[in-house]
Amino acid sequence: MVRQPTIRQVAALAGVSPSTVSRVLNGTDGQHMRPATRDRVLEAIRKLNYTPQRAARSLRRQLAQVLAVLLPDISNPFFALLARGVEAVAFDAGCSTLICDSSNSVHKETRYLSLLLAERVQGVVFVPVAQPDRDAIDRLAHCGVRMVVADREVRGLPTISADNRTGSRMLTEHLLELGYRKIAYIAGPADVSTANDRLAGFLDALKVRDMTPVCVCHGQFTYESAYATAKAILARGSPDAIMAANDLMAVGVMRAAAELGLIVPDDLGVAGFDHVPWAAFVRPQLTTVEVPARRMGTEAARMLLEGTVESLLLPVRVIPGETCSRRSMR
Amino acid sequence: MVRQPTIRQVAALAGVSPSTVSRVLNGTDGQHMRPATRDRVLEAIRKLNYTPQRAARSLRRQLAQVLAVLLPDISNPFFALLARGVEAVAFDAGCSTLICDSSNSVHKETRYLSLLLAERVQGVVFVPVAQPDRDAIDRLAHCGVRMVVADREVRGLPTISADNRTGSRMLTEHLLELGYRKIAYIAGPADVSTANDRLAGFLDALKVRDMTPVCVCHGQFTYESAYATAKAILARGSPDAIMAANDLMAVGVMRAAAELGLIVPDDLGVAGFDHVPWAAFVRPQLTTVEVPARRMGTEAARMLLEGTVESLLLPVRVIPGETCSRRSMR
DNA sequence: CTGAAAGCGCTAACAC
DNA sequence: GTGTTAGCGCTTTCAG
Repeated sequence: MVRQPTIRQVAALAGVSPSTVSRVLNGTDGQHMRPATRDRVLEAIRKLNYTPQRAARSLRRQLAQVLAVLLPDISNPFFALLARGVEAVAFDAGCSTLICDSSNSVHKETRYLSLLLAERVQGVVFVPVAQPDRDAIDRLAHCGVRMVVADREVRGLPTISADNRTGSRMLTEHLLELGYRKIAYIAGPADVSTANDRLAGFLDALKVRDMTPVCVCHGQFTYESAYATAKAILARGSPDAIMAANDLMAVGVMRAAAELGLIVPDDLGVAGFDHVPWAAFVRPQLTTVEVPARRMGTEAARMLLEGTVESLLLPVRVIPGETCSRRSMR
Repeated sequence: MVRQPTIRQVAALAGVSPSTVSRVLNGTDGQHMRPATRDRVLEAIRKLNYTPQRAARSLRRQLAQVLAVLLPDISNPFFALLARGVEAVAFDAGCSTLICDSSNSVHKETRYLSLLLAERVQGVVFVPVAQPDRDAIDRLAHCGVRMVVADREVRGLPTISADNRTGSRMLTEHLLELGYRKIAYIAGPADVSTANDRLAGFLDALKVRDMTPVCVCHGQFTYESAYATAKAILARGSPDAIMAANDLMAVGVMRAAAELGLIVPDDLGVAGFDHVPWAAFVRPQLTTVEVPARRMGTEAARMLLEGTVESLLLPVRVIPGETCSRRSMR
């Protein structure tokens, strides 16, 4: 591996000391540096095509110019958008972005938490698989590694998430306004706060009107899970609408409905949650709630870099299926 | 930031020298180490909960335990799957994964290439936006940073990609077998090798039978682009099928067809390419070609880690729309 | 305003 | 078999 120029070589070429070069690099000249000196340094940097080696800087500072995003599955478009938000802010701040895909495994997640300590990252945007390993979290915190949980809640950690409860309530009100009365709900896993918040919002809206759900089932956040659950629900009774805990599940519901010969939205209203990009291509068009995935990432990253980590609830909005064509609501 | 234990403290606790600890850590004892010594070291490591600091190791070795994946858009599920493949292999090898999202900007891509040099990464899986900056590439190569291009071709660099040409030919033959004869083709950008290979495969299949395409249009790899192009094609003539350069575009074609009152697959056959996960949810189900995105990532990462980088063409297979329900082909 | 020097934590010759 | 030692390239006191 051919050696790149070092700060000493830049210094030598510019006829200054390494410290001076370092000061130019970091803009840390308390007293103003003589412009001529700075120019000579910049010129030398340019000539040698010099870039400071990150490892040396990290070692010296005991902190890497790195942000990490630890999440259950990067191939989930929702998380990918979030990661993209983190990356954009990190890049602008001169930081690299580590992607840590826990593959929905708490064990792998824990191993990644240790790795992130060894990497001395500036901060971690963390979407846990389930309740994460306390020890690993505590060690990170103890060592001063900043962390913010995104999209779900973890006891004792600042969280940046969408206002799922309000969003779900608004969505339910939307269905009620459209005349749906016998609404079934397919929730996500009971140990994920996001799932519970969405369910709670649904129940909130009904309670205000002294209504009760036709049924509430818990499933996974998957297409298959919702498909099977919807089939079961539709076999047993006849709701006039089914709300699913996310878009993927809603599409599963639509398929179940189609296979049972039900016309959406005439025979059955279907609603999702998330407003994932590909949902725009599903016909009939899904009524859903937009969750600002990317913005979660940018806000989280910004906080980590600024050192102003605190919980934050981002607003969401209901996205009705487009009215000029077939949609999933009447 | 509270200090973590260092290799010296481990050595002190175990009553050995730092080098011995290092040898245990790296498994580099040419002569066998006395088991008792190794055990004392392991015990000390466990007691102190010691993890080697990556920056120090990277500085000393002049090489980070890091793999990078540089791609145009991580929120594109295809690239996300690829990234996931890279991450899985990297993780198993004890490496971290840097995610570099060039956001479809050659400029940002170039900046990332410089950054990766400064990071002294072990290797780069590179999906270029377009023809990438030569200087940046050359500098990386000159410094011995391993690189493999994925999914598209760059002159002079080893590429791991799917056999798009053969896949497209097989897909075309599939349409021909189904009886489609007046096939229009909506290609991707003319400066992307993947797009050209798919177009070439299409033309190959026709040529064998002395057929000519109804029309060939170039568009972007986007839904909107294909939607608009399909509208134009269908307004001008009446192909019995439209092949699109990828699934996203195929869905755009389907929408255009639907809005013109055409029934897929009876009035118009539609075919895509990629077999992206969400395509399974589109109705009628898309006929497409499966491209092994994840495997591209794993193979690329494996090569980079092993130092056996060479071009590789992965096989693909035609995925007919499911036959038991509505599909995009007769 | 700039330079000298120490040291971040780890590894790899080279000793013994 | 294991220890000693000299840095990797950078930042940051402290001098002047």
